[in-house]
Amino acid sequence: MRRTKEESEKTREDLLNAAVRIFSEKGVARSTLDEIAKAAGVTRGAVYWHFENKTQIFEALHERLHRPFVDMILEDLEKDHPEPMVQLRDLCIQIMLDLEKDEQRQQTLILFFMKSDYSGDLAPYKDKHREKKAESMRLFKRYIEKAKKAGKLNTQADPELLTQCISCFMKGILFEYLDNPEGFDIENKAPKLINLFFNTLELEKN
Amino acid sequence: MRRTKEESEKTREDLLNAAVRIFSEKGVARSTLDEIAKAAGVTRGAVYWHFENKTQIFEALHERLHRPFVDMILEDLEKDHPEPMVQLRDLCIQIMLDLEKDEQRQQTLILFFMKSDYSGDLAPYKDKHREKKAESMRLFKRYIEKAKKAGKLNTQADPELLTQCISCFMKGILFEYLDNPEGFDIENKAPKLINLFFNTLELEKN
DNA sequence: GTTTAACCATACATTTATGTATGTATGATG
DNA sequence: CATCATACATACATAAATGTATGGTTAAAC
Repeated sequence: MRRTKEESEKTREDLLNAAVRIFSEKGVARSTLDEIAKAAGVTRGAVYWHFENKTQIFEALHERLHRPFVDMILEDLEKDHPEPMVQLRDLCIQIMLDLEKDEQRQQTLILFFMKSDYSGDLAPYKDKHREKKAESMRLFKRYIEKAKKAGKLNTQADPELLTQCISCFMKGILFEYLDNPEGFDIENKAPKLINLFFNTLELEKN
Repeated sequence: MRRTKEESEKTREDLLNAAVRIFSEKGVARSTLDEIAKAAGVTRGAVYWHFENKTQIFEALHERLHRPFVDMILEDLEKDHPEPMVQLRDLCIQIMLDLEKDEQRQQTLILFFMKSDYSGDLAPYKDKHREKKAESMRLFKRYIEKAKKAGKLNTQADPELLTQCISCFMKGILFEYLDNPEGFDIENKAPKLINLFFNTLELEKN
């Protein structure tokens, strides 16, 4: 039954949404194209029409995760905040709070952090995804460099180390949350944890 | 070819060692019992003799990871250190430095953190492993409670929150390191990062 | 020194997912 | 309105992994 272009595009979206859910639940390897298709209300025929194979679905999902994240930070960096470190802190808190409401994003993060073996057909994407991550790390670093230029940080402070420090901490919170979303009250704890953490960096001023 | 008991036990160990390597490289789902067997220099017959199936190998590996870790902390907690927070900090640093030399442990951590989908046959172990993790979290908490009792921490400091904070940070470092062991100079960075982090908690004294 | 059973290899049956080939109905296009 | 390509569904062929059954050799027990 030939569909209209809008319907076709919807099928594609349905497939991607279904894939996120299935992948994040069972991992990429254990997920079947058949159950993804069924979860989207179609058959494997539709899958092979829209995508080459499972790997291509995987890659399409990563784009859908990373692009908006980078755009959000880039937009935030445009603003001329007087206290870059406070701006960064608030951004970190906001990222966590936003995450709670966006179940799609949660599942996609679970998928790429914890359910991707990056072996076999997926192996080539390991480096590619790592490079994308490095890109967002550089964006974080720009906050710290701005702060240092504005004299808001100790002159001895190492932007590279601070960036890594923040990245580690954020990733840790992410993992603890994603590992058990119901047991981790992120709305309450994330601000507390992040505020507590950023107090360290305030020390660097002196 | 009937082997002696010692030889039999060695094949079992060989199989577990091979499984760590294969699992951590390809993920549990994509790993074949046949390649594990071949990597251990035997056939699938040996695998099915020593283990029920792939799941049982998986579980055996978790025991081998968790037990020594808990024992190490328990032993450390016995010592009567005058500054529990310093003791905890040094423990954290030591954990990271030890990890660099122990490739088996690295691979096992990669396996359980990043390559375990916990679906299908592995699903029942998700809660079990989470409980084991909660156990080690409680051990970390005991350092902080000791510090608070000794008046080394602010009376308002929340041990639960501090424990979570440290756990998040440590996990973050672990992930960043395991994600790219060659690119992350842990011997150099881990002490710096952890020292920087624990300065926050020192603030809690005031 | 037999006998037994542990330890493993080999062979086979079954299952399950993938890829592809083909069928088919319909929206789009002239 | 004829036809053509799109958007799928269906069917099949292939491959790969699992579980099991069976066979063989030799430590170990008596």
